[in-house]
Amino acid sequence: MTHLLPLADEPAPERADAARNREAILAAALRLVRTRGVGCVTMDTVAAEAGVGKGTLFRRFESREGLMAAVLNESETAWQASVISGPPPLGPGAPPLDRLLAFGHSRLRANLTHAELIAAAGRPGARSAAAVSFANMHVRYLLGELGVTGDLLMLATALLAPLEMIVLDQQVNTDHIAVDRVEAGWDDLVRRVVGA
Amino acid sequence: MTHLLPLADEPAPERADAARNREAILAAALRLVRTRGVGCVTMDTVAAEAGVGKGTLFRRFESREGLMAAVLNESETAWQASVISGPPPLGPGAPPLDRLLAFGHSRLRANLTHAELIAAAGRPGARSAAAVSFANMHVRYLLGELGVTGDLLMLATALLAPLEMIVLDQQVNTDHIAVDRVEAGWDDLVRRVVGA
DNA sequence: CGGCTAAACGGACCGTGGTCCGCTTGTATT
DNA sequence: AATACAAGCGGACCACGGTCCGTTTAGCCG
Repeated sequence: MTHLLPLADEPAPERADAARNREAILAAALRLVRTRGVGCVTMDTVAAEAGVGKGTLFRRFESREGLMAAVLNESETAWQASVISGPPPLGPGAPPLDRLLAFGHSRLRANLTHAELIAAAGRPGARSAAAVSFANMHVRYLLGELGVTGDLLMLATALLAPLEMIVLDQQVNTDHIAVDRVEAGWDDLVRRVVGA
Repeated sequence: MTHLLPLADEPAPERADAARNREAILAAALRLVRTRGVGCVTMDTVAAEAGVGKGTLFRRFESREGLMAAVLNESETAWQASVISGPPPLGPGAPPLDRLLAFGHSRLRANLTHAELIAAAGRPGARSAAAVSFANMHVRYLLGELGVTGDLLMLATALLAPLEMIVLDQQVNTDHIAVDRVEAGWDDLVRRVVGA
């Protein structure tokens, strides 16, 4: 018997050295992204900086996108925490509409700030799955509090879509629309949707 | 004097052989995308199929994304034509709200159909600039016809955002939401925005 | 028609993401 | 402590996107 308490099917015990390497890689990646910018961070560089082989990087993080998603996750987690338990109006305590607007503004700025990293994290990652569903759930909750009726999942998606990096990037960097205007536009959208 | 009529600053006359090659490349790419799927089309393959050197591909189309954008543009143009001058309700002749709804449905299906190609065409391309601004302009026009007031540019963007491939892909392929439900959700959004 | 020049051509070359497999090392067992 | 073996490791290797530069050629002019 290998386990005294094989509660559920544990996904992977992860050996000690593996854990150490994972952390070293993440730390190295974080450091390099900060100092050189996302574009200049190659997998070979990260491997060298972390003092491991390239194969290890790919075993732990699947792909470059996966690694970038992990790096992005660092700040994403902090952001989620401030939504769940930070000070109002973003955190709990403020009226739902205020919270919703604050949520949008915060998300908008965050996406713009991490534009490069988000682009590098790309499609497939756990990023999308986790981040998107968290945001969607939160918006759905706030819409419920506001007494909005209908297909809340779809409505939440509709409110979040204009905050996607790809859309913001187009508006701000290609069409040169001021961030304040984008923000105001989103507020307007929210008010129309909740029927204020 | 090289030109008898140097009207405006002509961008580039483009030599005859260059034009021929451009066409050969595009045709080859189109053929390969159709037969093997986007993922299996490498630049070397296209070059070989078109009977030109790889350098030529990159001179004409800038990058793989550029080439894919050009391929995508083939169907995009036909779609734009049917919006501008096709039969109602997508084309002119139907009431604005019907046209707007038809527009959304059509765009939604089109984006889902060409998901792979759109992903391969990526960010930088002329695709984004052209396609996005055409769609935005059209929606803005319809919103105007409907008597909607406010920042129409922002509202149009808000309506188009949930139709972006990245959002649809998440909903349909990751969350397994039925296309009909997504469509219904969008209709609901439109009605809330126009204040029906 | 022959010569001239700018444009176009094409394939050798490079960097990077991603894979593979033989070697090393942690951990459990006795 | 010695043994056994799965898990982890790492760097050689490969494919593909993208660049560069010496060579070729279309279009024009005398």
